[in-house]
Amino acid sequence: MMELQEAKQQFIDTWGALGSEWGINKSVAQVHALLLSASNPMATDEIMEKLVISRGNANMSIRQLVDYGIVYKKHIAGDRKEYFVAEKDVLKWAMKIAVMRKQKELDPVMDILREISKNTEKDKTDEGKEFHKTVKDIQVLTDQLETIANKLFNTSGGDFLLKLVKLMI
Amino acid sequence: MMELQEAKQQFIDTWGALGSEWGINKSVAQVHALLLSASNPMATDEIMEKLVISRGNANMSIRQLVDYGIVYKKHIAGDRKEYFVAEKDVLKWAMKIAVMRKQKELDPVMDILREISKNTEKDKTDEGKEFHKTVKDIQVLTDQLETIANKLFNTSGGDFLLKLVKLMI
DNA sequence: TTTTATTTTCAATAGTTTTTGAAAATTCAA
DNA sequence: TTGAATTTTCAAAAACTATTGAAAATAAAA
Repeated sequence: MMELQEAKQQFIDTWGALGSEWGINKSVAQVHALLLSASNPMATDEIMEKLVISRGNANMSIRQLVDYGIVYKKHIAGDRKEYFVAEKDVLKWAMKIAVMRKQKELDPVMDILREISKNTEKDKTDEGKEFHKTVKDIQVLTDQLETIANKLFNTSGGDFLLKLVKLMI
Repeated sequence: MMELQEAKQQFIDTWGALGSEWGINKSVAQVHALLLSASNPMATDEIMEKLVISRGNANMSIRQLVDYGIVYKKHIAGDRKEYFVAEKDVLKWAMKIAVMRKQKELDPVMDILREISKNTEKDKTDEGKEFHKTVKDIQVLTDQLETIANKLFNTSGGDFLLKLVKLMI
């Protein structure tokens, strides 16, 4: 059996690397993994120490996770420090991250695609018609994918599995 | 009505920005967008000129897209240059990109999660059991999402819409 | 209030990724 | 073959992103 602390470290490293590849800051992903793998709330100092990162970095990373709504502040009586806990319900935080990234990065692009699609609709040249079709196709596919995502995600945890089963028929 | 060339430029810029946010090199995304919006095959020189990028960059970006299988080489009789065309079937290239990124970036992570999950299974401490559950939950959710993706993607274009409809019930 | 602990900010620094462009390699026609 | 056209490579430079750490701001206790 693997040493537990070793397994946790591997989880943190893997999570950090995955984040980097998908445009999520390595430290942010690592703090998230550290809190996910911790049994107790952690204060900034402990996070700095465990991940060997600066106070500034720790503070910024924690704040981002709290802003995302996937890490919560936890006050501990008789202690002046702020402590943090990760949302442990995987579906809950996966949804929050997905919704947040969609709103921030995908929605503006989809708006522009719709606009381009609309603005090239009347073009009667072959070149114009061809380009319009290309943009329209992308726009239609992303709309479809969005519909799937909404159907799957705008739902409580139990329904998720149910919809999944329906999907597999 | 928007000037066609202006619309194409906006498409290229938007696509480049979206790529950057999701870990796809800006130039690569822009070359893809340029070829998607072009009516004719393009040679490296024209791509360099239109996007104002260096020969090295153009060459690398094109090669990457060809490797992904979403841009094809096209030989033009009596011309020594290589020309390139983008796959215009949106579903086809969206699937190829998704499958490629999944294999390259998600699969190794899922393998490690499975390994960590297995290696912490026997841990009888509360801390160990809790961590095991966290990892296991992530692993189960990603497996479920993979199943959805396979069901939707390992299928021809017509079926995609059909499955989508089923999903919406 | 003053003191002390804690958090936040942000300019400077370090690190990473992308891009350039010229040289090397390759391809093909003469 | 030779030589011109074309593609590929890759070290160096530029651009971009992340991280540090000390100073400023804030919050709580004395």
